[in-house]
Amino acid sequence: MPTSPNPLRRRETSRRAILDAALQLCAELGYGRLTIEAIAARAGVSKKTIYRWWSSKGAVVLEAVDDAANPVADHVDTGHLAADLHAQLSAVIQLLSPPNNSAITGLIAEALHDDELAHDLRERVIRPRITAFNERMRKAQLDGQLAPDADLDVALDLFYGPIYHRLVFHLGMPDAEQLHTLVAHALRAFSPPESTP
Amino acid sequence: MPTSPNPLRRRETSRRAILDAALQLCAELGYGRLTIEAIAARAGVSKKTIYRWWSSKGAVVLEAVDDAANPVADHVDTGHLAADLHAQLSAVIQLLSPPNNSAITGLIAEALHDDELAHDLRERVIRPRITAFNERMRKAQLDGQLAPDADLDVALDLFYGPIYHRLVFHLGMPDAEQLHTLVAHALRAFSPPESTP
Amino acid sequence: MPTSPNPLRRRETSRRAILDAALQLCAELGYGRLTIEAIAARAGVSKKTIYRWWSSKGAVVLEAVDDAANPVADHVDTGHLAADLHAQLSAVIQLLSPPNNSAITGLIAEALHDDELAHDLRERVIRPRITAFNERMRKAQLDGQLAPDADLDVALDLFYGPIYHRLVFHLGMPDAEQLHTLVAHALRAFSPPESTP
Amino acid sequence: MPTSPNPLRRRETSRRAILDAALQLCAELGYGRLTIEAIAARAGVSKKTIYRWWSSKGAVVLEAVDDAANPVADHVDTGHLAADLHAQLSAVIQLLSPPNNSAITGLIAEALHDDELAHDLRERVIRPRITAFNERMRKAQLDGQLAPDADLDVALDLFYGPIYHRLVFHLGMPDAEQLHTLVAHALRAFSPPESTP
DNA sequence: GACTAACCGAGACGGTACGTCCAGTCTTGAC
DNA sequence: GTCAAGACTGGACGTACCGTCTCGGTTAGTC
Repeated sequence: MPTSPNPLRRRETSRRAILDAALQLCAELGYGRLTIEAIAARAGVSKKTIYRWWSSKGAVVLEAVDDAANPVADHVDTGHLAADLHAQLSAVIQLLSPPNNSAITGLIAEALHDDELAHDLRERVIRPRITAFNERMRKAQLDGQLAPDADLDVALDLFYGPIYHRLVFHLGMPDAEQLHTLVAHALRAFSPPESTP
Repeated sequence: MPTSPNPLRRRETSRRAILDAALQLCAELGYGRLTIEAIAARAGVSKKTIYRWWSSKGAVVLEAVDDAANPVADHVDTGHLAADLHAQLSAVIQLLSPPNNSAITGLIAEALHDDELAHDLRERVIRPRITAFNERMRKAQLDGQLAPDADLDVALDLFYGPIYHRLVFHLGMPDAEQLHTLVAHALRAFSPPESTP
Repeated sequence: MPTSPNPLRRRETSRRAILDAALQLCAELGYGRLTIEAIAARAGVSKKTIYRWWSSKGAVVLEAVDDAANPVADHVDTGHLAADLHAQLSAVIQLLSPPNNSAITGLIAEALHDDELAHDLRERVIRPRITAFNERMRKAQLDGQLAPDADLDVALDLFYGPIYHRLVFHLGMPDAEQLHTLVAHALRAFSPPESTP
Repeated sequence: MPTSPNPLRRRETSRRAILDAALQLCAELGYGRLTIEAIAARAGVSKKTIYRWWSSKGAVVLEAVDDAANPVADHVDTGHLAADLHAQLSAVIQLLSPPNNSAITGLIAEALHDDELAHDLRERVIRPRITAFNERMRKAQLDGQLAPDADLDVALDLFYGPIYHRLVFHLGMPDAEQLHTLVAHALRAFSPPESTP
């Protein structure tokens, strides 16, 4: 039986050194010029140790990003729907904006040819934001602020899509005002039937 | 002045062989496994000839995609706005869907770390579609089908954004019905103020 | 300190395969057409492994020649000085004659523009022959067969010089009879003052 | 019929520019790093023009050296044999000593694997010196300063050999005193039978 | 408290592709 | 017809990383 590594014996200091090195080097060199060799050298670790625990550069960086990004709790509920969505989207825009976006942008690029990485990236990094978005939208729906039959998957596309559109073509992330406009328009697409008094 | 090679003396047969080889190999191996060496070998050309005229793998593939994709004129005007937009978006979805999407998806991935490539990709491949979209929308605006003050840049984000959102997270391109729904929602965001009699 | 590779971990099988391949290919193609690529391919070794341990093609071939040539112990002492010198010179002529001279001739050619290679070639391949020559000459001097004040460095030039003169201008190595004549003449230059009774 | 270039149409200015560039670059870079490309660029000439008139780098450099070195007439006859030989050998040593020896040393190196170049080098550059040596030696022989049956080919080896021996192993060319010693010893090898009064 | 299996650092190894250099050939247009 | 200019194929260069593979030396958990 091909004995797989025993996580009990894993050395936590090495894990941390590797993840830290990966993020540092990603910031310094950019994701594309980041190499396993360089991570190993910077972390004072042998390449073998990296390959023992991760399957690829993407997996290392994903774990590093996951560790670093997820303490961020960007769920808010002030009662004002547009403002809350604006806050949520701002948090994502933040992740994808300089100066600390090189790791996550690199992951997105790599995910384009790597199904497994795409899945892990979605589930580990993006899922919590989607969940928060869905919860907030569902609540708004119950409150009658949105059409009762609004399809929240379509909503997700309409609210988040513009961010990725802009990311892909280096159009610049929307600033606060542009984001405000975007949210306003997207909300109109899901607004309830004209509320007559 | 950094004397660049003299295009007058360029051999067109080599150019074509290189671009054709690049697209073939991209389809066979995927963009990530495509190499300049392999393109040169397949095209029966020396690597030097590739490096003389293009600065990177991305530049070669971009030109190949440009040559191949742009004869496609997907501008339509049937008079029915939603149907026309549906047609335009379908054409883009087609570009980004299997089985011939590996080249362009690879370019999008590479463009994420490469400003210049992103710019060229946008201008050479995407720009004509944006122009067509803008023209059709402007016409609709003049016809009163859209709000007269609708911001067409925001519209671009809302209509095209969902496609890139789905691309990035491997959520699958929308099928005809989903696309119909998307277009319908996005149009609501820009519909003219309710025309009361 | 420029950390050099750790010789303890060196794989001897690779070393041997490389040196063997180098000599074979040198014989097949000639030194000038010998390439590091071909050595690596023939030896079933990566180019990196060659570059890790040797600085140039010359260094590889030198080590190969050293390994192959130096077990040859061509020191002889039959008591007859001219015969012994003839034997020693014959051995060197052998090294520089077809069909196995391409490696060493190539090294000599390369040494002409490469100080370090010249030094190593002299010390590792030629030095043992010079030492043997000097020992035999010194013994003859003590026996009174040579002038007591003969300068052995000059003797070295006079005995070995002709071989290199002929090598350089492709004049053909001396055959046994020509060598006999050369030795006889050179010995006259160092003969003791005529011993009158 | 493969029309060969017509020498009548040859442009002399190009020939000179090429030969001059070859010598300059050889001095600047060393023979090994000299390339046809660089000669063409420096001479303001197309590579084709070089290949039209010469078969290889060696051929160009040989012609350049021939042009430059042969005006030197180092034939002397003062009546004092040892002094005359010393002068002749000094002239050759000069050719092979820094700072202007890189071209000729390179040719010698290349001649070691190139029969044709070796032949041309010998005939065009070396032959005049050998002829002068032989003439002077023959005159000495007639004068009774040398053994009447001395083999002048052997003499050539003994006088010139040491120079090439030293060249090959970077032992340094002999200085005036060492050369004096060498000539004296070599002459002893050919001295006439003891001249009793 | 000694044993022993796994992890660990170090880094050599076979590969693959990189981007560069130059050889030698070929084509074009000026003279 | 020769020439400068320079694009072309071809092939080796020396480098960079890949992912795999020993090596000894720790270092935990087990007996």
